[in-house]
Amino acid sequence: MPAEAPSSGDGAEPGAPRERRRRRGRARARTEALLHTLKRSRRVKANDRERNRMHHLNAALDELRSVLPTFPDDTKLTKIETLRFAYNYIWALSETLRLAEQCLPPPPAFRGAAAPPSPGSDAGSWLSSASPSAPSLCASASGPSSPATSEDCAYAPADSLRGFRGLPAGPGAPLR
DNA sequence: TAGGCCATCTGGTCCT
DNA sequence: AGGACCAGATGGCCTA
Repeated sequence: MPAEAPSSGDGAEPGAPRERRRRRGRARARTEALLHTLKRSRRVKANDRERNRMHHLNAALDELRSVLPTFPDDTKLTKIETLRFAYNYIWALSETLRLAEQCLPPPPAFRGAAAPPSPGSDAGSWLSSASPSAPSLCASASGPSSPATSEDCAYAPADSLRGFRGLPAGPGAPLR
């Protein structure tokens, strides 16, 4: 029983507009609260996805770290160091191949053999499933020019990579 | 204590 | 509409 209900009973009582306003206000508050919780739950879900995405990114970065030599062995490279090091490491390896191909004539068995996929010919597989244990032999001989000074790198990775960690990024796309 | 690194949250933008 | 991606903000942890 509403105490404020007038006794006239025809529904057009003078107090009705105020009551209607009050109800509308309550409805709007309910809608806003609903909207707020909806937005909130969407945000929470988005945060969850973002966290997941970053975890995947970090896992990939860990995989990359695991195939890079570090000195000493237990050193953990930071993210930026990992990327720079990988860049320089790849450069050193391709440079090593290039020089090896220059110095050594290819063995007869290699002549006429099907060329392994080059990065250019199969970009998809290189990006998605390249195995560190089976690198392409076709690293571009005209690849990146030296990412470091020639004294720093020479062409022997085992020794020269020691100094790579802190080196400035190479040409083209400076990884700073 | 300052500075570097990192994880997380957040809002904006683009894509499907 | 919803998800992916991105960049800025923030706070915690660690080290010199």
